[in-house]
Amino acid sequence: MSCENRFTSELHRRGLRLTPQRERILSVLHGMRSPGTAEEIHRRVAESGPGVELSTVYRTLDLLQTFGLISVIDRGDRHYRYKHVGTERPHFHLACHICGKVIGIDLAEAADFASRIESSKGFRPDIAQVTFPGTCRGCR
Amino acid sequence: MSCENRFTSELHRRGLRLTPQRERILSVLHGMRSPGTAEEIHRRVAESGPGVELSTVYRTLDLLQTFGLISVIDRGDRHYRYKHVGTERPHFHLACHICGKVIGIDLAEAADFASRIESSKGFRPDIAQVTFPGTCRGCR
DNA sequence: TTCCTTATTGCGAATGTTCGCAATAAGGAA
DNA sequence: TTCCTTATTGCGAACATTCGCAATAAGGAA
Repeated sequence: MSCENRFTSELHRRGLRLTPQRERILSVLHGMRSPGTAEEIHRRVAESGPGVELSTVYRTLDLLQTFGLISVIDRGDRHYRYKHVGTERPHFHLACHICGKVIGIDLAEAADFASRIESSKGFRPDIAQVTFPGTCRGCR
Repeated sequence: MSCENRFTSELHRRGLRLTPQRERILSVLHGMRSPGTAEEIHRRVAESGPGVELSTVYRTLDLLQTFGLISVIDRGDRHYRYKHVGTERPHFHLACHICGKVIGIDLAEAADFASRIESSKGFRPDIAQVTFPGTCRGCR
């Protein structure tokens, strides 16, 4: 199912509505090659017609994250970046606190860890939402 | 070595200075039973004498985190909590996104995971700085 | 199609946190 | 002890993000 259809059906399932603003924000996300900040998304939405409020951008991003359609990257520089997930396999991120480089890692790499935590503590971690801070090879 | 001495020597090692403000903030952290927000720490510092600026509290917390003397918990509610580490074993946190409960987990539980990432990607994650979002037993 | 309920938007204000800068003070050197 | 360098503070302003609320509009029902 296409991303737009998934969005529509998720909205529908919860009694929420499809608005032009939401469609345009999703379409901008679609067209971005690399993860962008809310500000960047806001600017690109404005390029394609009358502006959409920045707070609406944030609200929509929040929604898309809840639906699992985008992932959020925290490079530790006080600017979250948002990335369309699309057909990619689920993954989490590593972000170097020195050079800022971000690496995506397949969620399967954390499966053992997650199930260990779940069986010993009864807590189910959502690893796909985590950006791990650390140091990359080049910066050591 | 006591926490204060470690603080002093870490400062000294980097050419930084011990100030009354820093001493008082660390001592408040010492006296807190549970992790507190910057605002709470700020308030408690003010109770013991003339106030210290909130921005100074933030700067000192940042320093203490760099030195590994406190850990930062992100419950996802836009209020970081700061906790004195002291003699505890190094650990990371799990935070339930529903009830907000926080669980500390010994860093050893993540050792396999961390070394796997390091050997396959050359990236050394700093797990002790991570608060994993997820769902606790009671909330499922 | 028209109407009605209520989710959503724009907007302005508030949130927690960080920043820039001039004034102050820590602490090493003499 | 006094002096000097420069790290630190207080302060106010900026930052990204969230919130409250009245006006608008999506979309189901009739």
